[in-house]
Amino acid sequence: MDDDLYRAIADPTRRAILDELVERDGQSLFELCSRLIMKHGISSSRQAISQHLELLESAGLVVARREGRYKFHWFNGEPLKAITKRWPANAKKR
Amino acid sequence: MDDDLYRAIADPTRRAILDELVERDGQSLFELCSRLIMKHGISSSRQAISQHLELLESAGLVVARREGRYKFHWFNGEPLKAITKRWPANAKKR
DNA sequence: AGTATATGCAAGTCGTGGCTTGCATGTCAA
DNA sequence: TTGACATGCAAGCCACGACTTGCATATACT
Repeated sequence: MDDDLYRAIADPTRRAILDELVERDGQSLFELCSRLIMKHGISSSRQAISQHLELLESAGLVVARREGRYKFHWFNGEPLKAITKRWPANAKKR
Repeated sequence: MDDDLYRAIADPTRRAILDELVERDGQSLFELCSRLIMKHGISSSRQAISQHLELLESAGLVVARREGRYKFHWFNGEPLKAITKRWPANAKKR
């Protein structure tokens, strides 16, 4: 079902990518890589980040568009609604 | 950080356990096992479900209490708040 | 054209997660 | 106490996921 969604946010690197995109939307792959190293202490290769982004895209959490030789990425939090819709996040009534 | 939370909901069997507990709170391990098989088509062993429950407990999504030879489990959705608090789930303003 | 830049593709390695198996512990009922 | 029931513990297996490596493609710049 929305298996991709839960898999996508299961990895700490991918969560950091989402954090980065929320803070600064529309980054390219290279931009993301360097910023992840700088601010999040992540030292993965470019290919690793690229693979993470593919997963995030298939989960709908990231929208990407190719422009020239760059590929820019935007955050999309809409799929996250499914989580709180599925389980009540509020405290139970006693 | 709240790494346990994301790992906990990454597995489809654990998500089904949460679904079951939301629908019928306070089940024992055996109760859970049989209902997971019946209604969710899950055919894991008792030990597998038990291990899943341990993970869900450490994530705070399930609260358990031992009574006699039974151990009962309750759902707690409060940790899920961290997800929507971390990333904006609503559509972006354009 | 040629070179540098930005990204994509594919195969291989390695660790971890989910599951099983077997046995141990603990509780109730006769 | 003995046996049945409910759960816990620990080691091992196996597949999948994260990552790397090497090469390919594509776009810009001079």
